[in-house]
Amino acid sequence: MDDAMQGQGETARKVPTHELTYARLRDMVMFGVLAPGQPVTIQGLIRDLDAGMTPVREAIRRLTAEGALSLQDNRRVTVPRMTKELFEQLVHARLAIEPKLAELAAPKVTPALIARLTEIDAGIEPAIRAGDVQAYLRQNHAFHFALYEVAGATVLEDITRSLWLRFGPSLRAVLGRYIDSGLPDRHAEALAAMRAGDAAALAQAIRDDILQGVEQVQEALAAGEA
Amino acid sequence: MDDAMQGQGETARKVPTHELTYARLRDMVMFGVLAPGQPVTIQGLIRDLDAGMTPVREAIRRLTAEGALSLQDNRRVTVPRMTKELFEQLVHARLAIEPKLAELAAPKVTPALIARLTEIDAGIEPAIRAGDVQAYLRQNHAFHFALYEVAGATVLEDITRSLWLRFGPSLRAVLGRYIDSGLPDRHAEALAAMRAGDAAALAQAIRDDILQGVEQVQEALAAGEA
DNA sequence: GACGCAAGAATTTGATCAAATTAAAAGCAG
DNA sequence: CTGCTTTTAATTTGATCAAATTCTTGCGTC
Repeated sequence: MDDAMQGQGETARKVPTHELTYARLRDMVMFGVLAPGQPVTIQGLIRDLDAGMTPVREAIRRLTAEGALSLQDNRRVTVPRMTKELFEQLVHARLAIEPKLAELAAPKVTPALIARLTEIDAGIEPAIRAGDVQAYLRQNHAFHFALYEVAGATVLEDITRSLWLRFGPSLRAVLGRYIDSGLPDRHAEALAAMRAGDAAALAQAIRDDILQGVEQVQEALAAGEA
Repeated sequence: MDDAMQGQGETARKVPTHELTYARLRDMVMFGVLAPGQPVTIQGLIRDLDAGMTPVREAIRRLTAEGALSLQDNRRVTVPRMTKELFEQLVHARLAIEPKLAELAAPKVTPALIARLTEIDAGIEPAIRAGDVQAYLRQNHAFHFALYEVAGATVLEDITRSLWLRFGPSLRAVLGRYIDSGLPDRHAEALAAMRAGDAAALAQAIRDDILQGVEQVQEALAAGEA
């Protein structure tokens, strides 16, 4: 009874280092900290993440397996560059899977979940106004996956996670950019659909949200690079 | 001019050990060599695959990232057990993706590909008659992915690979079992659709092939375990 | 004499291994 | 059955080796 949360005393030796290292590197990719084409060196990560060689190595292997990083023929690792074809494939896959996840989640939505999602969504608008795109991306991510989680479809959820990961580097293009907050809030529509218990409407709201986000990224990419 | 293909002399140092190790371990999972629930120890693989610790470690991490292996809370690795829910999810995902891949591949099918697929398919029947289920599984895998490859949809292809991987351990149940060769050959139907250039028919053939395979696995599972 | 190219040295980075540390599991005594 | 000891395996670090890239130097040419 009293030993809950033990081991927190010193250095929090609960989760292994390689898990932590993976989580940190994953977030760097997911939220656009790393630029497309940027070389990712083992030695560099050892310094930056303050970890040993093995944990770093394993984190890189996991991320490459998920498509978040790519190995060049000369055994070096880089952040993958986004191509038009890849972008389309990723969007297509997201549109195929996420509305389905929302639909599966719909009947399992509880008032508690709605409350939590509302809370997350409430943090989004201020982040946009403050120009904190980093925070915006994180909140948006939290919103979507908190919903998908209750669908109980681990397979689709994992796939979706991988897709978001592969979008990450492109989000960097949005980072320094103005975000249009005048657009209709799809999260609000999603929440309304949840309160109404309307699965189809929820799926549609997610679809629209994806399309809206995609559009913003495309604009940013068009403005940023050739 | 003379140094092309160098380094092949001794031990063929072209592909790194961790790639080889990964490929071997992946195939063990993919083709049902490892049983569901079976513990996978690093030390064991070091012995069995005759590799160092680092390559083994990385292979395991990659496979876990792909869902082919799972980490328990007590930092041990096992082959995931198949549950009814997981099985349904995997089938659902395969049915959603693979016919689509076939459809995308259809317009890019060349006579050369048809010839190659025909050759692969020709090896299947003898394998079944000889009771070599291992060979059957490999040929079946080769057939599907040779087709999917030409679709040029890397994202969907990667996802499919992961799905097949997660089915692997269940295939073990089929390994010692009689395979009904009296069933209609869906590969033949697929080939016919390719020759006719009928994308819809090809997609349908793949769908049927999946369902047929699923049925065989389900029967084997029902017979084998509770 | 300046420029460009090429050969080779030095540095950076990745791959692999072996040893030490730490945590979990199994065996054993009470 | 509980608590302690032994043992096994995973984690992590550091060292060593190999490959690749970069930098430098020297030669030849214009």
